Amino acid sequence: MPSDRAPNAETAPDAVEDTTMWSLIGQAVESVPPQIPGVDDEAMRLCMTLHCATSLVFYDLSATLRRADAVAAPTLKLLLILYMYGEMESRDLIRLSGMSRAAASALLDKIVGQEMIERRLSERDRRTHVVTLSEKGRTAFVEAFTVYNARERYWAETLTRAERDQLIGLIGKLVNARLDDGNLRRRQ
Amino acid sequence: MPSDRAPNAETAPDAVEDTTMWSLIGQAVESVPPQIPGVDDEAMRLCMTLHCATSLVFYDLSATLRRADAVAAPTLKLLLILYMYGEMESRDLIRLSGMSRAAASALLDKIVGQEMIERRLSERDRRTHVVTLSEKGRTAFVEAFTVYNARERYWAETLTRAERDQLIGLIGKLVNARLDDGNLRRRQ
DNA sequence: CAAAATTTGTCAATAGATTGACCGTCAATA
DNA sequence: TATTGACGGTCAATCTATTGACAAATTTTG
Repeated sequence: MPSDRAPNAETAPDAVEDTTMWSLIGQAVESVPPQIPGVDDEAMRLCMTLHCATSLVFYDLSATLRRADAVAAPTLKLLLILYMYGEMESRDLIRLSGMSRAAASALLDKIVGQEMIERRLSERDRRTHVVTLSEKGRTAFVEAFTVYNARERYWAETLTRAERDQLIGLIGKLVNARLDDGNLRRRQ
Repeated sequence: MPSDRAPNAETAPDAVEDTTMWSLIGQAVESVPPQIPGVDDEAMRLCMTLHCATSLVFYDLSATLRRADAVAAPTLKLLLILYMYGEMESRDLIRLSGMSRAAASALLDKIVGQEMIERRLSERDRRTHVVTLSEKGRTAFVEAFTVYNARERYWAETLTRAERDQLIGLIGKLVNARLDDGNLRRRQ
């Protein structure tokens, strides 16, 4: 039914209006690597699939938190770590957060301002602080994580238990092979 | 060698200084779900693994582009789509980008300013534009994507071909089961 | 013990992305 | 045809995260 919108069949891999972010992967992998010498289509498919899927899943998880008026995902991660350890030095919290030092430090500041985390200078090392989860922070974490995990289940339950284990194992292999590689680029 | 830094064995799941972003997953999955009723540890492990791995991989890929003084990853994605289609309406480019309309529109503006994309009003629909990859844009794309894909291969080559296919299949199953779910939260 | 190197937190500058609102344009329908 | 609703792009406001540089504290090394 679209007349003058039909794409040029020579250049376009497929009708663009029927293409989605997800179906784009297959088309891109078929059409791009043959045109550029040395490009590996399998690696491209793997990374593009991973990126696209992650984008869908974690946007959805974040939106779920927002809709529930809960803390945002980066905050949830800091609270989770602190919930595990109870009390720790901010250097470790920042390191484990996966964010850059500057970003984690700024976020921590904000959460301290919201009185969900208490912070005092460390006596052992005057460069760092000791941080503790406040009662308010503990409550906010449990509330948010309950909502968050319910949605995690929504995603996970499309796979069987065996498939989940397989997926986790494969991702684990991918990461572990590179983790102690000095070549890996990491956040500052 | 750490003396007074030994964590409290009752609250801490493990010595915090030996913990990494990656090993944190196992500890978190073991220690948090038992404390919060209704929390599903398998779903948590799956999502946390996915998130952590993706964060490592795509930070590394972006840093690879930066180090090579190539275009950034979001720009690369727009150029990739345009490279596939040659010429298309910006509405489709924006939709396929996976970003919000506002973000994609602003980014497109910037790339047009850099003369890597040409944009003219569409005659068919005066709300949208027709965008084309310029010669400069094509060159920038091929250069950047060559660097990017070489690094994708670095990640992908830790898996056998069968494992890669399996991983792609599992992620595909995860996403496809939810894609046409009206319940899915999407960007505006 | 002194000097050099590293660690930790923070600042400034920047870049990028989000939501929600708005306006002009197009499509559906009454 | 006129009205209603949907769509496409952009604006403003906000928020988050990044790098690179710096200072203070600590650790390592000579």
